[in-house]
Amino acid sequence: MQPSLDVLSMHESKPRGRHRSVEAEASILKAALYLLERKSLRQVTADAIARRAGVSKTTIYKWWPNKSLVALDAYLGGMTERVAMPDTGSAVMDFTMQLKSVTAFYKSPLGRLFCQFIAEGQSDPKFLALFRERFLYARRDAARVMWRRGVERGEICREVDSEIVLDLIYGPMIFRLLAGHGSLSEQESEAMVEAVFGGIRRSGYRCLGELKKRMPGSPAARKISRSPV
Amino acid sequence: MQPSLDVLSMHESKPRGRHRSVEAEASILKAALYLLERKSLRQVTADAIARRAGVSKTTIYKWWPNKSLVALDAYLGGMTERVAMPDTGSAVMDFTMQLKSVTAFYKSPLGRLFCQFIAEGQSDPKFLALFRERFLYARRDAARVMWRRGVERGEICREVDSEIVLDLIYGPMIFRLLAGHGSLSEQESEAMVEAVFGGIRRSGYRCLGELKKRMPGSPAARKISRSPV
Amino acid sequence: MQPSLDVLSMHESKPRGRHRSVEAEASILKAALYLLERKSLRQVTADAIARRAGVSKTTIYKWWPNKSLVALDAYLGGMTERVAMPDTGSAVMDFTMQLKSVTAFYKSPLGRLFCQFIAEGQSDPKFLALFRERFLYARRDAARVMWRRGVERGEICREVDSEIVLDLIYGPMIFRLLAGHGSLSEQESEAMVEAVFGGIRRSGYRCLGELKKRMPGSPAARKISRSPV
Amino acid sequence: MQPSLDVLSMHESKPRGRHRSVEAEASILKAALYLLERKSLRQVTADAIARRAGVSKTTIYKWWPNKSLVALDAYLGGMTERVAMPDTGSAVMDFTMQLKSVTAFYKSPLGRLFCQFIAEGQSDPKFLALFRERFLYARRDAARVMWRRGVERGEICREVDSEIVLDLIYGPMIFRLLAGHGSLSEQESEAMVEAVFGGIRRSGYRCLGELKKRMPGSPAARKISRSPV
DNA sequence: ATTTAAGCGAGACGGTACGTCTGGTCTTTAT
DNA sequence: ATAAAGACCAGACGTACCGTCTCGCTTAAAT
Repeated sequence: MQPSLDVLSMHESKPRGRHRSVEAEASILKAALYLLERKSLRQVTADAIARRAGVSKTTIYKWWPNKSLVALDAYLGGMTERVAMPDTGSAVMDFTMQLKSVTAFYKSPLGRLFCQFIAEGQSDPKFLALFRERFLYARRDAARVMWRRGVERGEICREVDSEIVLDLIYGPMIFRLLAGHGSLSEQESEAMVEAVFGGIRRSGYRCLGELKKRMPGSPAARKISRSPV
Repeated sequence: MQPSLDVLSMHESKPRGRHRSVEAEASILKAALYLLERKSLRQVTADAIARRAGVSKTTIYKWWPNKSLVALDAYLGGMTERVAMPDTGSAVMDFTMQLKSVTAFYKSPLGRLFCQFIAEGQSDPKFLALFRERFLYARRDAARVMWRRGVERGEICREVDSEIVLDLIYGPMIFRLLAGHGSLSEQESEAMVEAVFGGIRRSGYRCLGELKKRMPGSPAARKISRSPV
Repeated sequence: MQPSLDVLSMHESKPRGRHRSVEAEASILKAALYLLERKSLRQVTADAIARRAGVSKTTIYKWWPNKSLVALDAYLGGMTERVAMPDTGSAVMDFTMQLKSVTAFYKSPLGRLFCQFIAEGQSDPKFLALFRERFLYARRDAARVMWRRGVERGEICREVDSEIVLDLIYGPMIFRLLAGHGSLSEQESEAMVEAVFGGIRRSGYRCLGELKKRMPGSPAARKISRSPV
Repeated sequence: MQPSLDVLSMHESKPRGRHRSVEAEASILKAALYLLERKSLRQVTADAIARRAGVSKTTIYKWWPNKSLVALDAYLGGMTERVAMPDTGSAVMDFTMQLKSVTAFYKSPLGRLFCQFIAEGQSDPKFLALFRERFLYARRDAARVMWRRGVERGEICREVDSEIVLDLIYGPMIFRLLAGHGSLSEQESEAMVEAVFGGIRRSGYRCLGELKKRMPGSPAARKISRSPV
């Protein structure tokens, strides 16, 4: 992707044989996308992708080790220009917009694939790792930029680890997405970001430090009940 | 479906034929648990459960509609007395202990099933719903008790919806659990709860309300960049 | 294999589970036969057999390790009452009739499978061995009876090994069948048997014994030409 | 392949592009031979030949329509000067030596290809025809020479068709080769030729002619039993 | 004591997808 | 023009697992 590439391509002779068919690849990814937007990853078969792509299964398996990775590539490729990375001048604003945008995306046919990948990853650690590297980390890096701006502007408390901030903001939404409890409306997104920024502690309440001293062996500690959970 | 059913149920006459084997059921659940603690739900086959349980597959499918629900029952049954529902007198304390405890559980062989169920639910909405009802809601109800105590004691801001509070506290951990990015140590749990309570906003920073007024059509709003995510 | 078997076989306790479906097996063999009478073994696929039999491929592979053995069973099963084992009182007659009958059979759709098996055996020695045991030897044993009768009646020279006799009679026909040179009419069958019985030596010609003495180092011996074969 | 080629090559400026590589062809045939002497035709893949020959698959398919014909050419080319066409002055002697020689060849790694071709031919009639023309007929023509000498010398009964004679001599051996029943030692070869020449009829036994008259509708004819073969 | 309605073990079955393999063709660049 | 490289298509292969079905045996309540 670099301009220095043309220097290389001067004597960078193309490989000898027939070239990997760009159309085939595009066709496969497109077909995969089409199917994956309608059915779950598990329900989409390699044969169906091949059939729809007008391509032989061999070609698919030549370039991807399995269905999941085709889906990942399709997802990654299909995702251009869809999620905003706002820079409004306000961290709360940024994260609110971002969360709304991301949530909307994850609720879309394409975005729902995110959950499919998480699901697939639960029985395929290697895939999960790849998913993190190829998607999640890129996303988080982008979001971390917003966080850094907030920190630098003095909006966000720098004591809190950025990883925690990110998970605090996106975790709840993703949890709802995956478990299906709780709504994912724009209001919820706003309320979540607001809560993350403002905290849930009632203002004026005494701090934890004092409480901690009272803890060990305190009567209260003994009142721990055991639930079936 | 007989009208005499109510009469029967009076003195609870036992059904006619051979009774459902209690040992079989226990054996199935035990076997399922054993296997599920070692392999993913997908990798554990119904045949393997039957074999290990010394039971026929028919018996399994007689009482459960599919493998996942066997696993769910095994999970639910295997989970007695494992997770604390503390009542220390401090909401932060309670939630911190709870989060640590829950995290430890979810990292355990049995607890890891939680992720398997979420995963399974992604291609089986009915199962997901059942999972929510039979596990998640119970859990959340219990946690909501802690929240209510905090609210009543004046520790937690009552303006924030309890659902959001719960997701704020558990969502990040569950996200890490599922995606495998980020650690799940006790320190992380503490820091997360602390961040949720305290918020991430730097104290003294001006509130969102003021900013909002400046937003619509503001120059900053136009600076939204689009990332590939 | 237990000595008590005869006792058991009295009331012959049936095996526990669902019984192997006789219809399925029959259906598979019938379908295989149908297809194999129309296409070569290689061209008949397991899927096609399954489809035509209205049976799942699994069921086929449950009972037969591969397509070839299904075909063999189909062949063996389809072959009842088709080939004569005559006993006319004359060995020449018997063998002539037999050869005609066998040839006719081998030229029939079903009989052509014989060649398919020989072919398959060339790249699968185990299959070839099985084919010999399950088909060829049975056939030869039957034919050997005819030979023995001929010997006992004084029609056939007992000095010649029965194996050679059988191969002399059937080998040429099978060779023609496989290689496709040479006709396989009834006249040919008659002529072959006649030649085998009568020999091809011109009556009155001096025997080999005398010639042998003249051989070593004889001028003739040096005239061996080398052909590309 | 013609001597007239040198005339052409005088002024006939060579064709425009890259010339057909003689080495490539030789290399392909050599590689094919190497592999075919070790595995069956079916097990030797076109890719393997190409790889071993250091040649592309295209080149193979450019010059040969399919794998089998490569094998046939490899076979034909690898077979120089291997099988004797003796002329000892005695037909029995000639055929005995020939049969021994041919049998030894067919048992050799190269010779075993013969069976492979016959096998291949069972599902590819065109190939079988080609095989007959390019190999079998040449062989038989050569053998027929021996037969003719025998006839002319008065050793072989001229009433018996030469085709039958040849099949009588070679058929049994080829049958044994293909089916794998029966040994192929030199003694067997001797015995077979001896039997073919001498016939298997016990000397002094009454001829078939008399019997034939007794046949039609005779009691014996009704004694034909039907065996499963 | 006999009937009868289940439960149960064994295991065959249909269905569906998997990922692999091979034969033979096609496309591109190099000679 | 021919070669080498190697991508491509078609379609069979044999395997795996799911959830269902069919038996025959066993158990226990009802008669």
